[in-house]
Amino acid sequence: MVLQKRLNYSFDGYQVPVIPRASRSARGRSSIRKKRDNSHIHAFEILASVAGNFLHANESSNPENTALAKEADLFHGNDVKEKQDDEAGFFKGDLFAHGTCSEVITACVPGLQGEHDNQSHLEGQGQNVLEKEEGGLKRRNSNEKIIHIKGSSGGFTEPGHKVSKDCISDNNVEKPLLECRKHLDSSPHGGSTARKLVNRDDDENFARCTQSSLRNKICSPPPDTPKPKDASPITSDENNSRDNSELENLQRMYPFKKRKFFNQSSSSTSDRGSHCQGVFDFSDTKVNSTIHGTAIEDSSSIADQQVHPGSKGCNVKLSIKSFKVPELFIDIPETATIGSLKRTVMEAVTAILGDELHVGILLQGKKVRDDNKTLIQTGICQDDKRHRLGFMLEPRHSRISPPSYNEDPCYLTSTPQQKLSRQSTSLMFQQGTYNVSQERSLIKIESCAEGDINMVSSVPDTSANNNMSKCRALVAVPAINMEALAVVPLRRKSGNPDFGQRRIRRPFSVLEVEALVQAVEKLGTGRWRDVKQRAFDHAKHRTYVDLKDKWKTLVHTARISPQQRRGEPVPQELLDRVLAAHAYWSQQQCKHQLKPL
DNA sequence: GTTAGGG
DNA sequence: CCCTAAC
Repeated sequence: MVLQKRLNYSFDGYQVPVIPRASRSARGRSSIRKKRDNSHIHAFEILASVAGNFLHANESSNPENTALAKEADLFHGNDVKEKQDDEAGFFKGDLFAHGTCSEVITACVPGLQGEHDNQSHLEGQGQNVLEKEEGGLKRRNSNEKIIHIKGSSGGFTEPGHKVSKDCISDNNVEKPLLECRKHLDSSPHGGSTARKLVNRDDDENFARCTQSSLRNKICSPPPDTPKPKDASPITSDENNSRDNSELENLQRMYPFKKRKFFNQSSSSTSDRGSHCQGVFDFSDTKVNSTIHGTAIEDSSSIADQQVHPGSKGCNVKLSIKSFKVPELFIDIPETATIGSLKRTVMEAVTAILGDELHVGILLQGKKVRDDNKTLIQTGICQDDKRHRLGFMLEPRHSRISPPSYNEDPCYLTSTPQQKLSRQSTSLMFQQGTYNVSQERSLIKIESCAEGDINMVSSVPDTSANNNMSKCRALVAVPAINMEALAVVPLRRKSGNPDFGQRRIRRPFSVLEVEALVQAVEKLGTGRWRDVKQRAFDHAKHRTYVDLKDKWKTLVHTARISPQQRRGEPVPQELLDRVLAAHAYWSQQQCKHQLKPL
């Protein structure tokens, strides 16, 4: 097939991770603090990073989750086939085989808002691929109210909930919090409706990574590797310094994303760009049972709300775990690398976000436009309302109509729904009202479109196991959408050389190596076309040039010390044969060259 | 179209 | 894996 097959990734939502300040496992993270406003908001921390999260697993980590359990079983059953036959799946699921993938569980559970209670929240297992963070609330005042806002999903701590307080102890902010959430947050059905991202496999029926395998890999529990650093208590100062260092780490880790993001969000976004977690302290906010009784029926009446006279200086703490970006459609050649996919998604996101961002507040689905209203006035402090509280990240300039997506094939396709989203703007996540379950998807790759393996699990984090780190996960929600592809074929901008250009990297499996060695032993070096025909005739993705190159690397590998070797280990026995064959045929070649003389 | 070798 | 000179 001459034309490149393209993969359509539909991102129903893009979870922009919010990195809690208290989080310690973060590998990279920046923190921006803007506090002491002396107004309603006394403290606002933005600690999250937009650092990409491209995989989304929306299963609950709850082992009791039936669906998940099944998946796990399937996974362990090894549904990744590897045939000795040239074509059979050589793909071994490497793409997701890296440890960190197992962490890729979103912290957001579909429509859990207010439904939490005794259900275990997948958040406990959630983890961003790139970041090891868990939602963490930073403790401020003992009387603070804590509202946990997780992008589009539930899991938020009820204000005043005793667990919340417990969780926010000084020295152990994260873990306790996590544990608390496990009880408070819920949503067993989080991932049941996951969609799949499928890569059409036409010609090569080559590598295959079933959904279940992926999912299971994604969901497999991370190794238990304690992270020393996380064990220490965190003091305020510590956090500060840590934030700084983490910021650096973050920048190092996600240079591209960060750069990209910030470039497009000027001025004040320098910091906030990818940081979305906010902890709001509303010292002026009065919340008490009385106020709660004063239900605000309609957001339109919010403006009329008055601060309850009897209220005391309670603070409302909001922890925004993530923001959701409207559905995105990505069209990408299946041969594109993972890195390309990342960049594409990033571009899509940044394209939507446009330039500067500002935060929009939604209450019960309606935008709260009056910035002068107090929380108490808007009813945000009320439990019932809080469940309806949502945040949006939107372009500063109301609607910079994005380049016509239809006209710009390099971009994203948009569905009517998406167009609406864009109009209302970009990142948005609504607490409680948003049902993530339907948005979550898993990636399914029928035919391997694998590329840069490292990317997926890019940051093997030792903290992965940290309980805290499990607290948060962010994830993009890829869902394939072939229709979109058909309707609006997207093409990569010429500027990106990756697209449709370089073939995906497909490491040779041991079996392939063995086949190659055997063929070369018999045919010798220099007859790559024959080798190809003999041992890889059906492996269309292996050209004789590939075989020649592989042989070259094999010889090199065989000559270096085992410690220097990378990738899937090749049995020494095979390497020995490589050297032997190489020596033999080199000698033969010399003889042939000498004979004429 | 293959081979060989550098990138 | 890519690129390309050389055959």
